[in-house]
Amino acid sequence: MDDAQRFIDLLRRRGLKHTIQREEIVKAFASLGGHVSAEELYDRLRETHPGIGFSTVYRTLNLLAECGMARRVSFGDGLTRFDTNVGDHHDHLVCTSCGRTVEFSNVEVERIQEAVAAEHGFEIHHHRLELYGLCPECRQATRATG
Amino acid sequence: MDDAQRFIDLLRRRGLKHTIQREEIVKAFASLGGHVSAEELYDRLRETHPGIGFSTVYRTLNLLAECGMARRVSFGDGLTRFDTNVGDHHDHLVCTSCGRTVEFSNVEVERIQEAVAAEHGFEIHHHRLELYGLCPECRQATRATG
DNA sequence: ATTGGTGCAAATGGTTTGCACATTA
DNA sequence: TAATGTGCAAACCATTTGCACCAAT
Repeated sequence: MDDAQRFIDLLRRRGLKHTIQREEIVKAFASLGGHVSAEELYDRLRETHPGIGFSTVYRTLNLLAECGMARRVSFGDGLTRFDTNVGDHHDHLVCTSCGRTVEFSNVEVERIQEAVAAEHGFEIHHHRLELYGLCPECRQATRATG
Repeated sequence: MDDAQRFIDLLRRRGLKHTIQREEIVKAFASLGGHVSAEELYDRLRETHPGIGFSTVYRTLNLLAECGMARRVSFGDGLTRFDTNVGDHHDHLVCTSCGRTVEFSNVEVERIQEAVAAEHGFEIHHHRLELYGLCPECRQATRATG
């Protein structure tokens, strides 16, 4: 079952209506992949579905996040990004020089999570791990110039 | 050497001026501890130094972050918070129900960091790990009502 | 027919900036 | 005195919301 279908089912279960806009937004969102900001998604949609408004994009993105089909992430620029990839959880490497982000996953994080949870009596549902530094290219550039 | 003194030195090294406002802001920031938003800091300062403007608070906070004396953090509410504690690095447990945050540190994170860095050719400077879930109190409340 | 969704434009709210005045070096 | 910082108000910009109209159940 693809994302669009999964979304339609989800709407039905929640008693929400299935609309063309919602479907197109979800399709575009899935097709973009990675960490999508509302504006990026809106721009993409404008090419093929110029009628769809900014607010609907925002509303649908928030809906997706609420339903667990998208994850809010923020990398310190003042933008909220939405991460397509929910099922297969991953974390991020962020280059502080060029802004590039790379996904990775590491099972050890889950172990830490459990240990810390036990220690503090929390019940953990998800986590966010971001590693900040220089990507290979920017390391090289730094070495060359300075 | 305390934070205020460290800050004064830092200003001098950068060729920036030492002002009463900057000093008071840094002192208040250090005394508040934890994860301080610009507004919280401004409110605190208003009690003792009503003349200091909001923009100066923001500018000083940004300055601190640039200099590495504070760390920007964001927990998903639309607020930028600044973390006093830079030297002794710690991560956060965030309760998704009541919003409470608890600090913790776990040395294993550094290990993961190194492993991932090596794998992707990155040079990591810092990280951010947030674990989201329910704090002990909210777990109990959830168990009781539903 | 009723309920809920959409698009637009206006509102919001956190953060930044322009500018005249005040302060530091 | 030259250079920089401050406070205020206005600007910004991402995001949300009110409302009249439209579409799905």
